[in-house]
Amino acid sequence: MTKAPSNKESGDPHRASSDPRAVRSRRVIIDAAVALLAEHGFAGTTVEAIAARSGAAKTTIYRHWPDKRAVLLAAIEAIVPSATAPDSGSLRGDLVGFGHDLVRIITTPPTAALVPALIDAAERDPEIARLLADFTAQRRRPVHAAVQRAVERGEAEDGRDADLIDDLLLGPIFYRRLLSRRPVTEGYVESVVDTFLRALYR
Amino acid sequence: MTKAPSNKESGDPHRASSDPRAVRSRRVIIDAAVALLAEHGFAGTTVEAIAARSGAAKTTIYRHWPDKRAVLLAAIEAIVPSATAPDSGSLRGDLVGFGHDLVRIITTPPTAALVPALIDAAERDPEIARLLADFTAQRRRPVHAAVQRAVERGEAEDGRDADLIDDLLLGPIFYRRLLSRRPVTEGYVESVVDTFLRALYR
DNA sequence: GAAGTTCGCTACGCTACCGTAGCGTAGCGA
DNA sequence: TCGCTACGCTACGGTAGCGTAGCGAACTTC
Repeated sequence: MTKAPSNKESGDPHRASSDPRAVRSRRVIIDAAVALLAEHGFAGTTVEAIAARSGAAKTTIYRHWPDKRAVLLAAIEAIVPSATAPDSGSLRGDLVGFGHDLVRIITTPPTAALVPALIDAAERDPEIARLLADFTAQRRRPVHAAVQRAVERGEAEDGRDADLIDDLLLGPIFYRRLLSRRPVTEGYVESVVDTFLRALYR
Repeated sequence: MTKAPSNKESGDPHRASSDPRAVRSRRVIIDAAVALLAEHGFAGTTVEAIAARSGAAKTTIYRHWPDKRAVLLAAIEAIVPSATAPDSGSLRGDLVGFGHDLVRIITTPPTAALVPALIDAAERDPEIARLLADFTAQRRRPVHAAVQRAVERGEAEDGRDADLIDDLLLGPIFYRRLLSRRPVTEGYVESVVDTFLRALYR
């Protein structure tokens, strides 16, 4: 027994502290982890690199998280971008706005390179798979909401392949970014949206 | 100089030999590398594991390839599945057949888990990015061919968003498999194809 | 059958990385 | 001011993995 914790809260590690130093440490560590995750992927990110980039000592990292995987999971959770839900008044406007938002996320750092890293990691880590599914589910919600508003305005019919809607809209954008690896422009998004509308709501 | 190559061909390593022993070694090594790539991803695959699974000695691996990356690149090149080009007589039949083929590839081992690994690796290795783009380009060709045949039969109009066609068809399938991570059924493929046809060729 | 080639095996040297221990210091809160 | 807490630093043990060296044995080819 080298230490005798006398305080009620922080005797044991891995317990969130509100000490401004601890808050700052956690922030810079997570920021660095996110950047490195994007650069080197899940397996390629090391605790030592996180320490070097964040300026925090490696020991400090282990004071806040039990192991490397926990740090990376925290980094992933921290970065999930909140899906915006534009309400432009028209279905097309909503969907285009939404598509542009998505394009921005998957083409600008750090989230850009993080998506491939997540997809790969999800294949081998159930907890990451869950995070990714949550992230995706969260992103499809505003699409449904936009369609729902359109139905209420009498702009679209109801009940049409609700489950298909997001896939048809988001799929091509991701496909172009990740698989065929060609540029994803704003005009491209509008083409997809227009095709989408032509197929489902005419 | 510890060795004095006297033969004209095989004095230096990394030179393809047609000795049946060498041929067999290369085959079992690549097979093992493919399996491990699918299981553990690019960064998680080790030369030692390849040796263990293939039954070949680690030294043998280094006799055929200069380093680990070269082995993995060879494994990737070896696995690119040839895209089938069904010709069923109708555009819908072709596209559905094609979609089912794709679904089979991305849901059955070893290619299933290889796609995510490739997507991630492509993000950080230009040569892998090139292989992936080639792979994708190869897969879009039969789709174009099917559409072209439909045009010649008078079944469809020409010149409609040729660049968009593959994205709209393949995107949702990949999206569902990789991002939203829900089951990709044959019925799903048919829904996508029908929507696709409704949007573009009606 | 002889020469040449490839193989498996064991044993390395080296580096990178994980996670921990112990120390002294500096910032925080009462 | 004073105790507590979190910090950075250095050092370390242990492991995993890359790539190489040298050997004798087995196979291929001519």
